[in-house]
Amino acid sequence: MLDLKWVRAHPEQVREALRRRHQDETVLNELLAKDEAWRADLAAVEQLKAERNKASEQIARGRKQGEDVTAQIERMRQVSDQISALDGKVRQLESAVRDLLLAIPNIPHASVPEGRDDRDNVEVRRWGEPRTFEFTPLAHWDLGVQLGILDSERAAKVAGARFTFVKGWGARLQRALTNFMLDLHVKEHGYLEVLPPFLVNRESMIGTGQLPKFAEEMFKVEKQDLYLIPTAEVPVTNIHRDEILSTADLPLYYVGYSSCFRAEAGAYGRDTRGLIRMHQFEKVELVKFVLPQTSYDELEKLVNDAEAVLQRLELPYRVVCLSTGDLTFSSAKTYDLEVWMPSYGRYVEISSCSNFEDYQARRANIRYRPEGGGKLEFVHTLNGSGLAIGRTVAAVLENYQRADGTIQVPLALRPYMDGIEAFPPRGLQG
RNA sequence: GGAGGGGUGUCGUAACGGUAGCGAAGCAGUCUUGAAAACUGCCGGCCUUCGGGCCUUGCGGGUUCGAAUCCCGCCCCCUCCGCCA
Repeated sequence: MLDLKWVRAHPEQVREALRRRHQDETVLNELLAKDEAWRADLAAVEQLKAERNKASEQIARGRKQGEDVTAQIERMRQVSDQISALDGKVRQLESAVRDLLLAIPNIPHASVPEGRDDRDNVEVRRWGEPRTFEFTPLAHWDLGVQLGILDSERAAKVAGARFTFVKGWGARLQRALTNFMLDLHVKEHGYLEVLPPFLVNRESMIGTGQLPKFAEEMFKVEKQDLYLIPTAEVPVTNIHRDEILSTADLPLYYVGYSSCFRAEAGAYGRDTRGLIRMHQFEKVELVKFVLPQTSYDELEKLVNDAEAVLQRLELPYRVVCLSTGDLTFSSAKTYDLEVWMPSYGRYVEISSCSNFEDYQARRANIRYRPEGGGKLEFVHTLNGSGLAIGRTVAAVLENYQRADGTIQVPLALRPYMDGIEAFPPRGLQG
């Protein structure tokens, strides 16, 4: 969330940010009105409390000296009643202010291009050349059935639509990709590997910004009041919730592997086939906690770390800077990595790398003491997919398919697949 | 799930129901050739008309003029028992 004091002092900048995001300004107007009412009542109730504190002291002192204090106690009883009445109102206003503040998205960074939606995103660079096929390439869902490695029909029976079984060489490929990505980030990019909880509480969801605004997109376990994580970003960023980090520890780099669960309300009818849009998918997520003055350099490095995965796999991709209209709620600036997908005939999102500045840190209360002492300050948090594994499986299948229906194994993955050059290998069964 | 113990500021520890004390680390200032020591302040949050005021003892209620303290509910951690991959 934004700093309430800052919002109060710069309402026009917030209004401008909402305009750039093409979002309704009424939240802000409501916030400013409620905030003013809250502060007025707060001043009144605090005055009464000051009176009560003074009187209590007098009562204690008077009683010690054997004076009759019953009249004072009687008067204070009335003041106390006034306090509890007004206090209730103050608390109500305070939580209304907080709810409204939680509903205001982050301020886009000055370098974020203006735009209404994804059509206005700006391509930053391209890497690799989309392959030209000497035969008609198949979509990964068709390859999956042909090779017997994807089974969405039985998954529909067992779980429902938008789930799949990955089997045999497909499962093997996915496991290889997972290990390859984790090894790359741990051994070469300096991230600490974490296997996080896949269920988190409400506070964690608020901390990273999924709640309260996006409850419909989440799976919830009603009985225990827990949520299935939509990304490892949630548990991993919340590792340091309500903590004070020391400057010497920063920056902190984590890489978390998890399954991700998304209800995706409103997405029905889009990407219904294949591995692109699922209720459950696996992802390797990069999360950083950094000093504020370094966060934009760290964002560039984060994007490079995610790009390295695609480069090693020799998959053509492009980097896109999201426009103000396409930026996610908590993000100040986001780069998407889009991989070439022959079945779509275009680039498809496979990673999203964002700088949240102090927006999540303020919500999750993650602070540090600046070098040389002084006030505690909020860290900056960043995260990015490194990468979405299901979509990477799809990209490998489609980009590495051969005329005979087999899939060539990318060089970088061979150490993870017993050195085989393609699957299914000759004379071997999956 | 059951029994017992615990949760206090950056950390560690106190406080017969009378309004949160002491110690340590860090930072700034004074002193010093410099450093250490010593002293003072800061080192949680909010409001403010900048005088100050309010809040903060895991969370939420209750009793009371007044709650870290007493009562009720919940959460988390530790120990033991039970169950379990």
